[in-house]
Amino acid sequence: MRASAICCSLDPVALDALSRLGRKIHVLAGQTLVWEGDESILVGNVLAGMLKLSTVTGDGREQIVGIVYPSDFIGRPFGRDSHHSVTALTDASLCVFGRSAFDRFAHEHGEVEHALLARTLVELDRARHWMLLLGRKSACERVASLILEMSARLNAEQEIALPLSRQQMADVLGLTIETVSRSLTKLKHAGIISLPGTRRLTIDAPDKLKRIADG
Amino acid sequence: MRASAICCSLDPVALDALSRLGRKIHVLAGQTLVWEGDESILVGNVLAGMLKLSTVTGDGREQIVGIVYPSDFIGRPFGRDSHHSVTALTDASLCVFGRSAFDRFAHEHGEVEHALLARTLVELDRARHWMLLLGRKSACERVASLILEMSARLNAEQEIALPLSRQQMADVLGLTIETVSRSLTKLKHAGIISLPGTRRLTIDAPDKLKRIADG
DNA sequence: CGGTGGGTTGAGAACTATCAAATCGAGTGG
DNA sequence: CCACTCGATTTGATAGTTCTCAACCCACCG
Repeated sequence: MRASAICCSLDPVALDALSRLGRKIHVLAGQTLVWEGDESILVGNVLAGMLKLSTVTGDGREQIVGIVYPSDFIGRPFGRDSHHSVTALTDASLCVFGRSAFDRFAHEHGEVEHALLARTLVELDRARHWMLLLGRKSACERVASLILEMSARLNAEQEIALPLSRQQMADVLGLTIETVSRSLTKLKHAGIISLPGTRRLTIDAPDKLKRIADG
Repeated sequence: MRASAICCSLDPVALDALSRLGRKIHVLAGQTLVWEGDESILVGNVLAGMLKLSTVTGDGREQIVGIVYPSDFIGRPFGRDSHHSVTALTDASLCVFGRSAFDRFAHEHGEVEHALLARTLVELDRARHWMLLLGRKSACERVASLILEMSARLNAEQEIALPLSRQQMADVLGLTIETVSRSLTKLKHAGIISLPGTRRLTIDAPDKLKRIADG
């Protein structure tokens, strides 16, 4: 927790106070921490594992609106309710705070608000960039973009251990599972990637992949 | 400017200092203030008029990733470069600051950072909500959602003076101009809206429109 | 009165979704 | 160790939406 970005700028006394507010929790893959529309009670940051942020339409179509990696922040400070669900994709551990206590603490410690603002601005840039993908890119371009994004955020070598199932990839990309699968095999047949296993992937031609991803 | 949310919590001395940093500018419809990828030099808030935030793919497909209304904040504090262009949709006037000067000021005035954080969190929620639309909704559902959103943000009565051309609506919704037009006429024939003119629209059956928009 | 730019409408092509079947893979129990 | 099973993934065939290209309409303007 000491290494996480939200508290890294605090002096020892404040850090101690903050750590008294928080507690460490573990969740299993598939568990949902926060439900869309619920009151926002928890905030915190991820120590290990990955989670998804998702929303659904009235008739149940799901869209993943964000993927949360270790050291990322989750939850909605300064707001009544959460606009999306938070669900563990893998087993995960987090350091969480009660929202109102965290809000008060942040309000008294400008460094925390500053760090949170910096992160939120980065997340907003990322979300808007993803809107380009969802609004304007073809299936193949979307899959290529996702592969590159995961590769970057997991700082993977050539081979990536995919953290997402095909269904989850589809939910991030706004596609169906079949279309994701077909796009992957198309990239495979083009010699750009290999799929040594259903959850393993290697990038064989990074430059070609980038060209496809960028449209 | 005194009414804009970024500075509304400042004491008179700080407010005076901030107003010395800023200047008021006017832009004409169509003018671009910031280009995607350029260094982020300006920040500020909108006094009157509307602007769009947009990005393009490598081959020129455009996606509008945000619409900026009066009193909204534009620009990217605390970051090297802007990830999207900022272009006026209508004639507009803004109160702008040099980014580095604003960054310094904000860093010294927690209230400003707090206000900025609150706004950024709201924008992030909005962007993620729009991702659901782009990833999972049909053309008609998207158009219905946009009509309701504009109606809400312009606090319009029954009749809305559309601030967007068909092309701009298409760029917000991730559709083509023809599909937007067809969806509008479909809603018109269903008796849900009327189109008294090309830039005027009335909502005749708000409940039905909501049901369609929510999927 | 003809041009111009935005908007609408139509026909066909392209892409993605849907439905169905085949295949693969990991875990299970014999 | 091997057949078996269940869920996940891939593949195939077909249908549906949206895009593309083209024509047309209309209001506005010189």
